[in-house]
Amino acid sequence: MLSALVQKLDSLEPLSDEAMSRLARLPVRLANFVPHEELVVEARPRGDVRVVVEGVAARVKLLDAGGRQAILGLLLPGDVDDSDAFVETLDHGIVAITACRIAQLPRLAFEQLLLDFPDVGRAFRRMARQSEAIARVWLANMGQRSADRQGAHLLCELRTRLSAVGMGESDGFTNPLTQEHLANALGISAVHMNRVMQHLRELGLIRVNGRLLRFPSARKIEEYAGFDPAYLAAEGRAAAPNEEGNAGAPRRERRAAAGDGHSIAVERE
Amino acid sequence: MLSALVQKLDSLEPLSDEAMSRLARLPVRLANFVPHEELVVEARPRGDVRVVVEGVAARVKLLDAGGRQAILGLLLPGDVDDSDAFVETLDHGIVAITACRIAQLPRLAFEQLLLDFPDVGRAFRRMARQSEAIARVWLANMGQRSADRQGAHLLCELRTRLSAVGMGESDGFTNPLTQEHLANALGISAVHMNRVMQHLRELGLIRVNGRLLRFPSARKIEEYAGFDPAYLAAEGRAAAPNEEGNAGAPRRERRAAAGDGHSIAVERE
DNA sequence: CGTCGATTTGAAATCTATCAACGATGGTGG
DNA sequence: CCACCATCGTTGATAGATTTCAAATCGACG
Repeated sequence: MLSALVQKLDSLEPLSDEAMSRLARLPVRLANFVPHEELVVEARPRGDVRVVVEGVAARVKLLDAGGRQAILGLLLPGDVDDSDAFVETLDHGIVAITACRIAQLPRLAFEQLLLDFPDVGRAFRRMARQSEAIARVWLANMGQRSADRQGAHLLCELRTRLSAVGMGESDGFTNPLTQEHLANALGISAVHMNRVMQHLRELGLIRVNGRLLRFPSARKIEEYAGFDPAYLAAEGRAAAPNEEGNAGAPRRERRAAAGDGHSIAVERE
Repeated sequence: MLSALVQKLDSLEPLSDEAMSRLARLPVRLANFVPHEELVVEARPRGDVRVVVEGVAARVKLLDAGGRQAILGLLLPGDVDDSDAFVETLDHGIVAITACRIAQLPRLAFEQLLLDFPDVGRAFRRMARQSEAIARVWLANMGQRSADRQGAHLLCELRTRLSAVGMGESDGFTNPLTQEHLANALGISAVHMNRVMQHLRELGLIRVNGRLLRFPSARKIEEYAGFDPAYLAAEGRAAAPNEEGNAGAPRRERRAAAGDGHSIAVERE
């Protein structure tokens, strides 16, 4: 039931067997939603904790007038609607993209779990951080890069996150989002999104067959998109304090020419 | 020293007098930074908690090639660099926009404080949420609206946040950001940002005099920008409007237009 | 077969970036 | 006091990216 969540938490912060089994045995209420249906309409100070079990949902914000809604983030299986923290502004909600199955955890049971298992609490905190990190990466990508690269980046993220929850084939995935969804996520028009996809196809970076999307070369499209999966990785300890004896850090770093640009006064005590 | 932080936390979650005095008496190390200087170069898993005491800083992400850097968020007095949560990707750091004074809290003392005063912990959690909410609002604004409205929105946010920490006059504020900073925050070019400002002036929505920026009608520009201050409000408590009555700091503006933002106004504890 | 949603296409209107200047201002050092 | 420099704001011209509108195509499905 919550296996995607358990798997994700465990990858962020290794959990004890007991914690995992307790998590798996939490009493949950299940609910199904159809595409377009709203999971969360408004701030709910003490609502249950909601976990996506199956399907894809999105955080959305209604735009000025008509029906258009900006997509601020994606919720895949195992993702949480931000547990204790959900304080959205009036027009920030969550809607189902595909058909979704949602588990609702009673808040009290959830908080008791956190008290009993500090490692679970840590794992949830890491997950929240990751969600914020994703938001900032979106922010960084949205304004500065060309629409083509933004699109490629979003597809890379989608592939990585989907395959992390077992929804990816070896070299591709079944794309749950329509071009209009993708456009709303990038803040461009659906027509232009279509042209972006065409361009990526022409470049040989993606191949589309119905809903199936394949990356002939993961390396190539990631390079084109400037995609660095680090922000999605479970890097609880990745950036160890200081790599003293850190033999063979598998960190792939590329900030070769960090040097020019703005000169910076260094030296801080 | 930490008065801006204390005031902000208290507005998010009312604190006991004891908690506040304990907070104010935390041992801190102070450090000064000049514009462009990096406050946080890279993730530091166990670094101190850093609080902006004075000045303005920004979360930035270096862009592909040259010196340009996208601004992902602003840190004003009272804001925290999100301490333990800082999991950024390689090129995400914090730099000083204006001259800054930063307080660094020893992590151990900080965590002990959280243990002793659960309400302080709640307040910090609310603050983190607010920071994430701001990031999502930026996300929503960046792609969908026209540059003019984005710009107006950013100015509205700036005014609201600055006046929340006592850095705003009644109908305006001293803008710490250059047009290039604003452009980097919105993801547009500096030249275009300049034209945005001109347009807003022509519309009568803002009036500029050196670094001083005034809103002839707060209502009008907020309507134009689609700005809803709810996401900045201290929504822990029931819509309690901002009580002024700042018995403390009498604020008088000196150095009329001299503000180049590069000199810090010191003293005044 | 007809419908609906999703994708695709074309053309014109807008917006935005880029390049290359110029002007204003304040600070610095002679 | 003045020449000089650096930063910031401003302007014009042009190329490029993106939106909008309108319509055609395609596939799944009752």
